[in-house]
Amino acid sequence: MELYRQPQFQNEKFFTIALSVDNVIFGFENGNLLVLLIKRGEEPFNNYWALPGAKVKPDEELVDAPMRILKELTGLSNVYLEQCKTFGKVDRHPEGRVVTVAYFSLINAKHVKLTPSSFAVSTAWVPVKDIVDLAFDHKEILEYCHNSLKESVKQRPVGFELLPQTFTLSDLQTLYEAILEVKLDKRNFRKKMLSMDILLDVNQRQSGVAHRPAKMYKFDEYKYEQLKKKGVAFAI
Amino acid sequence: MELYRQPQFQNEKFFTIALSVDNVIFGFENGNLLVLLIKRGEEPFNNYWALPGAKVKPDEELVDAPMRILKELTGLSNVYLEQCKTFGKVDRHPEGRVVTVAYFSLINAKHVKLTPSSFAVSTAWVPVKDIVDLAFDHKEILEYCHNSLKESVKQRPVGFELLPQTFTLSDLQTLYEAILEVKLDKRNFRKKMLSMDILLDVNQRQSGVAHRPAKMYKFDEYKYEQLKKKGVAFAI
DNA sequence: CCAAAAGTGTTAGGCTTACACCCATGA
DNA sequence: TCATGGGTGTAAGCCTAACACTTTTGG
Repeated sequence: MELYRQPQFQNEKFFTIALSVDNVIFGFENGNLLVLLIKRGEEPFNNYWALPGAKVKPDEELVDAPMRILKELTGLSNVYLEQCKTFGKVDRHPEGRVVTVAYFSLINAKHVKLTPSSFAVSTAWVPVKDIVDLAFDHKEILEYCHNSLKESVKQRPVGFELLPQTFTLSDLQTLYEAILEVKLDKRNFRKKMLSMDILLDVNQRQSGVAHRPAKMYKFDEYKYEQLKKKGVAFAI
Repeated sequence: MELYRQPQFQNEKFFTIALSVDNVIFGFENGNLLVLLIKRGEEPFNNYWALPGAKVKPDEELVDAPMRILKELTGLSNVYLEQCKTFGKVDRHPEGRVVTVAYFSLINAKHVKLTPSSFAVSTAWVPVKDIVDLAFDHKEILEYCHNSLKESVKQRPVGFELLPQTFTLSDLQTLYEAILEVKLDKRNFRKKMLSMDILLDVNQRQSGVAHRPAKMYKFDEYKYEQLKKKGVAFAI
């Protein structure tokens, strides 16, 4: 590679690109797929909403950068994180060449305390379907990550990351409907989910609801791993 | 973002990462899925085979970098190119922090002239299944791209990019078997392919074969686009 | 007793899979 | 005439999709 042919040339010519990460942090509440946005307090894009992002430090593992953002904004670590795509248009950032690696995270939004951070003037959970404009090319990044989430959620049991430990089948269906932006048939959805044998009946029921209380389930990680070893796939 | 908070800090601290691309160039010949490798002539990894790669120039569109590699090695432009994943481990490159964006390309290897280039001491088409070791983390990158290709080829009609303009159904089946590393049933494969209505019978037959000559088809791009608009999916 | 959501089965049709023999050609 | 791969149809069963009413609870 050119690197080794012209070592004196390298730093001057090539080491002038900045690398950042943007993290699309998805949540779910009241039937809405949410994304965690920050409000910018400076130019460019002053007062615009944006995805939380950060520069990658020279000695920082790439994957640690989105985790750092997450930790700072929500206090959480150990969450589902997936690399999505790298966006590198020359003019995507008005102040220079900044290539950004987009990640998305899935967290249970309900009990997350948003902490003040160096990233943002303010932060908010916003329904994905209500977002019309964002700073930079962040709308494009969000849409790409949402599509990527749709694929993931159909092929791997990752949707559970957005729900509390225990949940009802209706919760799960509403989640899938919000992510996939389709209506699903209740009976068929339940049949399929239960037939995959990855839900554990925790012998509890909803309380405080003005209707027949639903059974609570949790995702059986262990069972899923066993099935995966046997080559049994998860699919919606 | 921090960028605008501490502008004097930026260049010193963050603009010290190099960005490269590596291009997994797939080809297909004699029933083998091939990848175009270059042989390194310098340390580190002297005499190792590696994926062709290059640094991204400061004013170069990210997607243009793998196209530049392709052009230089094969003379081709306008080929199928897909971004796969970004690899950014701190220690992945022995000479500093180099984050690399992996792409893969699909080309018809048969009639490509490999041209001498600044990238390589020598170049070769190597069957993917025979590759045991590569420079840097290129084996991991190759495997990731191969998996990504498997997904793509099952959901979009991109396999055709690896074949000549016209091909037989057996060519197509052998291609799918090589990529997916499975045996497929001849009758079922043909039924499915023909039923998708994206193959155009070009009214030719093979010649010079010591058996009943096969019909030649070509991929009907226009028909596929029409079907896609109607929401009809391609799937293997 | 009313409102609200939970929970439940069946059927038709489409798709997938498994499977074996004759055909056309060049040598 | 032989070797080689091309080309073809059917049946079983599995999966999907469509569809409506009863149950249980809180208010």
